[in-house]
Amino acid sequence: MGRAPCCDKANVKKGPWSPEEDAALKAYIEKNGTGGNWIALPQKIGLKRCGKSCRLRWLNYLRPNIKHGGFTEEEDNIICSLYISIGSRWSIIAAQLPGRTDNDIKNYWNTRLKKKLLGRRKQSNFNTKDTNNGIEENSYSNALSTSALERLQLHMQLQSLQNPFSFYNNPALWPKLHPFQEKMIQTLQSLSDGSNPVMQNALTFPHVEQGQKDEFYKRHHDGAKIDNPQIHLLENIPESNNEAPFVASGSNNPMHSSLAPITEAIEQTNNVGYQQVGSLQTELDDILNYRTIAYVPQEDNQIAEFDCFKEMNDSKDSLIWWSNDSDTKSASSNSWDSSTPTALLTQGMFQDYELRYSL
DNA sequence: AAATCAAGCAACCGCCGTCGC
DNA sequence: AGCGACGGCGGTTGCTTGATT
Repeated sequence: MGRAPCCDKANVKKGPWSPEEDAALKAYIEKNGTGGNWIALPQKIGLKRCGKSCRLRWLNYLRPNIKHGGFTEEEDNIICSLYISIGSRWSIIAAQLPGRTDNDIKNYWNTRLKKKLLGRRKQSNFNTKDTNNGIEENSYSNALSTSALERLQLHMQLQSLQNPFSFYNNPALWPKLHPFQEKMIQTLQSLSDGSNPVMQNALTFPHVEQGQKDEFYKRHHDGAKIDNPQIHLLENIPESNNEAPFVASGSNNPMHSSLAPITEAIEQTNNVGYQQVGSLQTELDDILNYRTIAYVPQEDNQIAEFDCFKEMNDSKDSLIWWSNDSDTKSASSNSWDSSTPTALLTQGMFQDYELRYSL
């Protein structure tokens, strides 16, 4: 049983608004206000538009002090940071950026920022094989939509920014780590007894329905439930602080990018909030400036470093985060690459993400 | 010059929460 | 408490425009 439509669709105009319609709507609202009833508004004005459409037009384009385009670097940082913290809660993000609308920010994120953050990759190289361990992953790749993999990549990357090991609760799936990294992770695991808010944060999936979350934790944590502290984290940001509410934790140490969030987690388990977001801010600054360093396992088990984003400015788009496949043939494509991370493509992982994304 | 492709963006759709009756 | 109306929101669609072949 569906609900009644908000208006008579047959007698409602759709599509772009004409200047006359804009003028009529604007004039009426400026003179009379919305009257608290958007559904009745178009009738009063004499517009053949759905009330929701009027509301959207007013909120996104006609109301005063709306800004379009020309996002500043500071706005980029805020959007990215908040996206990592709370996900696609565009209205909340928009509330932090005066003059910006949720729709504008959403479009900006989807068309530009996301690519800036994660890089643009080829689309065609979808059915790659795992060249490291010989496991063929085609079946899994085929079973997933490109969109789902993009979201998977994005979420994994963002999760890794927030806490580099947050999305793999099974260390056996991880790529070989630098001994120091392994030691740090062991230390953190020992702290992860459910009382540590940082570790809770690391295991949080902000977009998942509670039922899915429960299922996930049932499988991985013996049913232990964890609230979503990321919301609390955001709430800890004082309203008066209109400047970036972050504490920078910059470092010239090449280990910084992958380990700073971990070390900070250890140091600041009793002070979650700014500092953790601050490390994110530093990561974002690096990424937005194409400086992020990452570590990948090599065949000789030595640690190699590469500059994830160094070629983005060349519009070569040859970013390769986690795949050893340096297929430069496709470097000029503007599409997202759906090739899968070597060490991460396991059935278990996709099962986990299937829970989250209704693949 | 025409066709094709990709990016950007405005607008729509449908779900969900809230509120009033 | 139940129901319907409405507003708000996020995801998605489809049109427009510019770039590339």
